[in-house]
Amino acid sequence: METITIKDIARALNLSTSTVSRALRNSYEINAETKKLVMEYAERMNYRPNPIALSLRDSKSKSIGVIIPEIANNFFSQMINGIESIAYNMGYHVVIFQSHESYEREVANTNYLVSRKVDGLLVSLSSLTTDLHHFEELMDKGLPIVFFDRVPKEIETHKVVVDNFLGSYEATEHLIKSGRRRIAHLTSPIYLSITTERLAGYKKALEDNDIPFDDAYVKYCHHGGKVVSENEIAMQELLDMPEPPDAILAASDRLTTGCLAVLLKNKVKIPEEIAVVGFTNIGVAELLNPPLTAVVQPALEMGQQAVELLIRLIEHPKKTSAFETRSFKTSLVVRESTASKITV
Amino acid sequence: METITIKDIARALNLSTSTVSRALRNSYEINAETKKLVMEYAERMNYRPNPIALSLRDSKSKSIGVIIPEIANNFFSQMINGIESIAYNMGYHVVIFQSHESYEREVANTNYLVSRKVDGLLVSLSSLTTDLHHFEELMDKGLPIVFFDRVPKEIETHKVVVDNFLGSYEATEHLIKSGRRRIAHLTSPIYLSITTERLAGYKKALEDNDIPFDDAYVKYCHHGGKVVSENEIAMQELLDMPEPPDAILAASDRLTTGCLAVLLKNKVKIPEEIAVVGFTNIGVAELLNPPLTAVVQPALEMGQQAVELLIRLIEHPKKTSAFETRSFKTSLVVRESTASKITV
DNA sequence: ATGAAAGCGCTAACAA
DNA sequence: TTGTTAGCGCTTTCAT
Repeated sequence: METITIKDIARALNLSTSTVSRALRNSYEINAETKKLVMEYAERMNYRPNPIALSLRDSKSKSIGVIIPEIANNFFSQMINGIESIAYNMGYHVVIFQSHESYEREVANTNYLVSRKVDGLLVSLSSLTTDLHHFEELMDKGLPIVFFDRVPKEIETHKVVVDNFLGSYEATEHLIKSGRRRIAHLTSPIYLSITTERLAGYKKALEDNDIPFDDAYVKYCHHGGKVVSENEIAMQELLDMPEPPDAILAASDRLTTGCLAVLLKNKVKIPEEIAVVGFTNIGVAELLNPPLTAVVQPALEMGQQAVELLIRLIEHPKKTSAFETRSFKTSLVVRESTASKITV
Repeated sequence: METITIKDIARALNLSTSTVSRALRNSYEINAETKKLVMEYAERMNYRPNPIALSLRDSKSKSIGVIIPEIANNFFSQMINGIESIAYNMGYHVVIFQSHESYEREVANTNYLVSRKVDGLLVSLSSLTTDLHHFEELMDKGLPIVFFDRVPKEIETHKVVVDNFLGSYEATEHLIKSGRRRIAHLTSPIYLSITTERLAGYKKALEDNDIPFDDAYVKYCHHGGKVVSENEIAMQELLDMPEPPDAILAASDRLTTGCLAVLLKNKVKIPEEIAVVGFTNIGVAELLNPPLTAVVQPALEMGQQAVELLIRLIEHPKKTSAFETRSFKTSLVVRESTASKITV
């Protein structure tokens, strides 16, 4: 079963390649009989058009590039599943690249995907990305990009996010209601959209409940918790404070599990000594010790909507009347890790 | 910053495209001055060769396709990181596709990757794959494929696996030594290599310890635990037995967490009533309730070796003197979920 | 209704 | 040392 080309078909059927090409695309100008002949032969020989040749000609590829910080993260892998499910049905392939929270990798991946002629990009920024030139240039060239989760304020395009402010507000409020006052916030670098929004929600909740905001209780992890030591240092600083926190709001998957690990190692009792709530889509939250209170994001749906927006942008480049930002609500799933102090 | 081609450079410098092409590849037949001229101009204009054009010409792409059951699984995502780290350094790109444990998706992904001219394939079989034609055909055409983890006996090529027999044997033995006698085995479809090997290790350990093997204690999950109900049904059948097991050996990530979830729901005490050990690379094993005894696979290294073998195959197609199967040892990390009956 | 030829970007055999 | 040409697979304009 060698790969067969239009040329082969043309030769076999004593036709020109253009006729074969047209016949295969069911062109009106081709004789019905010829069409049938060609189609049947193509079918029989299991002809498949060469997508590389098509890409070279048309500068597009019916594929979508996805650039995310990392795959080994439930939030992102659920997103991917959402993306794939829709893309697949709309005839697009999905090519995934990890930035590993590195700006350089993000740029390199972006360039590669573009040179491979992806028709559009779905991006969640690395935690170390501050310069957005690489994306801006592409958008200027007309390449559609949709951002999700970690989105840049500075770029105007479709975005898919969650209401981080509210998610954070609710989580913090929940901690306060359960009797905590010294609430720490373990979070990502400040220049990520999700960081500022979550921080704002956290602050507002404190304020609304007359708890003074204390900078010392906020710890930023530059690598978003990817680097273990970062997590540990931040946590240790918190634990070593004269008045250590009695609760922690962790801003991501990594930060949450990292935080739990440090608490375990230090034999800190959860929730008695410190309550923990985290932004995480981890599947086993319920199986943890104790079961973890989590701010969950609708990752699958977010992925689906993000591709939908992207594909719309790809297929109707004109109608870019206005860009929209779709915002989803997080859901706070309360479990024992934040059990009320009073009941405990 | 428009995309610039060799043609543009040639025109600008009043040279032919072939001269430019050769200059850029630093060909010995080009005048040093011309070379310098071309290179500097290319550099200044930020010239990047079009990989699509190269692929079309050469039928290769400096990229490697990876087909795995799913990404949202620590074992596979760690593998991917191993693969990427090496591939990146050797100048290859990695394109990842999920089969979602579906034979059809596996075939579709394979075909797509091949049509996209990947230079080789790294594959871990879906749990529903019994027919291997799609891979055999490709290998006949000369496409290098390396299998890992879930490998086909029938195909001769490089493979990277773990010693599943031993891993399973040790885990089972550990359960026996901790005082268990009715050890159940929750596993994947029988036609997967990993299933038979793990089953064999389990049986041998029973045999060596004079515990009769009982079929009723072995449960196969056709979708490898991806379908939740499957897990639940299997577990429920075990729990409903007149003599329910006092230990469970789960054969994969999914099966392990699924098993734990069912036990939790049924308020079964671990390890008092039922001990649990699972093949899993889950990152939070230690944070579970109780901390989970795990058979861990060196996923990162396996990924690294798998690409190495593949790239060797790609770059030295001749020297395929003999195919090798690299086997790694699993490590049994003992935690409380299998604490000895006696001490408890 | 069909065919010839050009072009997408690049390289290599062949010429000069 | 440099240039010309053909070809990878496909589509499309322009003939016929």
